Amino acid sequence: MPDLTHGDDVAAVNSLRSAVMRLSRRLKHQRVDESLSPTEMSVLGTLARCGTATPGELARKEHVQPPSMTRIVALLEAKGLVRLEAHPDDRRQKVVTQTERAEAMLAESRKKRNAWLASLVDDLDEDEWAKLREAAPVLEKLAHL
Amino acid sequence: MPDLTHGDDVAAVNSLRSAVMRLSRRLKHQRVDESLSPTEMSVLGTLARCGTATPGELARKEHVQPPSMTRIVALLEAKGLVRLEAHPDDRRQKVVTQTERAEAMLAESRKKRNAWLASLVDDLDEDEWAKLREAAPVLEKLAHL
DNA sequence: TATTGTTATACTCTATAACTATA
DNA sequence: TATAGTTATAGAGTATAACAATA
Repeated sequence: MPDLTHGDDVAAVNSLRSAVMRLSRRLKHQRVDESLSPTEMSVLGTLARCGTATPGELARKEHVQPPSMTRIVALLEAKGLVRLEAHPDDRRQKVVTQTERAEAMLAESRKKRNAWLASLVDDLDEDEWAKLREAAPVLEKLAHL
Repeated sequence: MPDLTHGDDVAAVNSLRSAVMRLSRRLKHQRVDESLSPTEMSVLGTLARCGTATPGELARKEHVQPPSMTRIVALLEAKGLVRLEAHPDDRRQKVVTQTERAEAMLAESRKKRNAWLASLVDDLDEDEWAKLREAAPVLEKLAHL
């Protein structure tokens, strides 16, 4: 366990916070699909990982309030990217599943992301890349802690 | 230079993108000062590092459009956190400087951030922390590339 | 009575377009 | 003519509060 009195840790968190906020703004602009917001994209990613989830679960995972998730899921459904079904055990809940169309779109967007990746690679050396790869899982953990 | 055909790199970028977006939403909520938006906070951080800047420079650094920075700077000025002065050489430009009050506020917020830091430390081991510390400068570089 | 999800509404942040002043 | 900053306006995304249905 790190020593909290170390100024290095505080500096690291400050740097991390600032970088994440600024990077998130850049990512918002560099959308792989112009018609999908970052959170919509993130929800599809979560569904791809978890297979299926209720709106409430998605709201908790994406750290948005339930009404916001209602709207997001409705938009995704209107675009034919998710299906909404009745929950088998609890009639209050619903079950959200991604459609085949969403899978195709995710595959396509993966290709587009490679272009962004390529543009980044020019400015990072192998060592920097390695550090990012190492940290990615930790950031994921942080994000849903 | 990394090999772009490696699926690992693509997976890492996907993971990174998702984590940064979700973490940024968490950070938005975990504001150290309730009256300051993340970008306002970031601008103060930039000013603390750079000492002084024009609105245009700040807009470029924070990746927002000039009108947005106009608004942000005006809000910071209203809160007594920055001063706006005439540019010595060019009467079109202005110079933004942080006030003593901003410095005091940043010092105070650093203390508050330690609380957040402490709550995180419980869930990360030393190895994970080390990875974050290593990656922080790379994320910063990415943010202003 | 507690919980899941929704509707209605308002707020925050940012962008675009058009304008002013200076270079 | 080009540039720095501003004003006015609109849009995206999210939150809170009040509500319906079910547990």
